[in-house]
Amino acid sequence: MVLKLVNTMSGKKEIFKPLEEGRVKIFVCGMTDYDYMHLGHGRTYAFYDLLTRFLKFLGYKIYYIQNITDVGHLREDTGEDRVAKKAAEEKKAPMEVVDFYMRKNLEAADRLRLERPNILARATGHLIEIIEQVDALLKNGYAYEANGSVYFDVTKFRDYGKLSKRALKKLRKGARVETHSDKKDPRDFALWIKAPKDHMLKWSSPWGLGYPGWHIEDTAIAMKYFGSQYDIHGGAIDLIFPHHEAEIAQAEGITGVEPYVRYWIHTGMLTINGEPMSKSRGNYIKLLDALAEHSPEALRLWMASSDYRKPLDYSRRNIEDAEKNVKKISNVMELIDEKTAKPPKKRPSFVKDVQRIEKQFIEHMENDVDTPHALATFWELISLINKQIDENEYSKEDLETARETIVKLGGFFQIIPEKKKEIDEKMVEGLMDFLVELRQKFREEKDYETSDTIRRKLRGLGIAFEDTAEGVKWRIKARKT
RNA sequence: GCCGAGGUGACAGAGUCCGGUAAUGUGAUGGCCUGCAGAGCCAUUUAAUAGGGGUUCAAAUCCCCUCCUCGGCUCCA
Repeated sequence: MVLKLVNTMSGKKEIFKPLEEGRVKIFVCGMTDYDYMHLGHGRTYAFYDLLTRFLKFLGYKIYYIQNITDVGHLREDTGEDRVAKKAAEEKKAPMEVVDFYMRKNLEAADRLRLERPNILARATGHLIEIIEQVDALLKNGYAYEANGSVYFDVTKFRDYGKLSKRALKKLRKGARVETHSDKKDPRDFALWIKAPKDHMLKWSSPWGLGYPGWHIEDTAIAMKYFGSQYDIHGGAIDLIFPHHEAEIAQAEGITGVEPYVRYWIHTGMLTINGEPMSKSRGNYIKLLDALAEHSPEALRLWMASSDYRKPLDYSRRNIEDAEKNVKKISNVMELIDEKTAKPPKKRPSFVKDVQRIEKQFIEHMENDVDTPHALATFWELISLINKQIDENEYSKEDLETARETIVKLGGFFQIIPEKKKEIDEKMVEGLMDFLVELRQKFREEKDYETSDTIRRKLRGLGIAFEDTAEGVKWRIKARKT
């Protein structure tokens, strides 16, 4: 079994082989927790969840890190730190803002059935490592200090642009507002930023009080835990430039080890009804809101239904389709359970077909995580099971294998609905009202045999009827344990 | 302007690298099963490859041109 992945660096499908036999080090750009996680984030993280689950299936031990940006992510329009700005708006301490959104976003991620990374590393917990890296870049001649800030000099790093396939001279200069005019060249990026006087997010450094730039935290965190090289770095396609380009410049500028990352993987963007998602268009969908409306299984199925590198379009109808398909899975699972309880005495007849489908599924997954084709074979499996049961051609062993396979394959996408107790108090009330009504009907018709059977059966279940002057009452008797 | 990804049935979405019968799901129609319903099974969905030109026995696929959409070009997952 060989996994192939499209590496953004080469633009080609490459055979995946980790540095260390049997172990995969993967880093995925995490959230800047100054606002709610949205569906686009969900799409990206759902893909890496799928990838890590599949790598585990292939026998690898996974070392998965995500960073949490809690400082240094600047707004392009004003040059303000996002966290600091939000804190000022909400009249809260910056860390209070980060903690609030971090918890909300973890809740959303958990509900989308995303496995948590091995480490969720906050930038502010790695200031020492960040300062060390900035220092190393200064010593190696890739950076310069200007007025209390430190910038990376992109002209010094020969390979700058190798990931995004961008020749340095073609980069457009100074098109945006330049808030940090200390830069030698507008294309240089900040490693360390001098803090304004009343800024709360600041730390002392060899260059005075300041805070780290956005790109440096990823290399500081990744290299602390992974060393100078690791296997996979993931994120969405919009991070290729400048974020990931900057990371390469920093890491390779510090260690000289190439390549810093062996496989760069990027997921496509999310659109809403064909339009890009943005706050200004008012089509910004929070993940928690989407989860309130759709089941996590349907969202995960919808996300897996198209190629991970292509744009994915949200529309209610697409997710409703997914919802129907999730229902289809639970239907067949119920059918299997029902038939397994009283199986016919037959020899196994379709275990081999199930195994063949599983093999095809895995082959599709190994081909750059081809989820659309993997899903197509998954539906073939569901169809096969239904057909075999329909034709009464199955054994207990067939059903058991079928069930295991559904759970295993569906587990990659997390699309198997949990068998939840859907019975709530309201439903019980409704059922009891209905039974009372039914029993009254039999009594009115003087069919006391049937009405008494109802009462007797319910008493056996621990529910007592009382015929009172005000009508029929029911209550639950003390349970015998 | 520069760099990149795309345009496939009623809808979503594969196939394009490596040319030869256009996956899969939803929807629709008919049938089977059935007291009714649900679930499922079978069949059909007839001219679906943005447009034009070229190469070829053969093009969604390769080449050229045009149109359109989306992303990036120091905010982004």
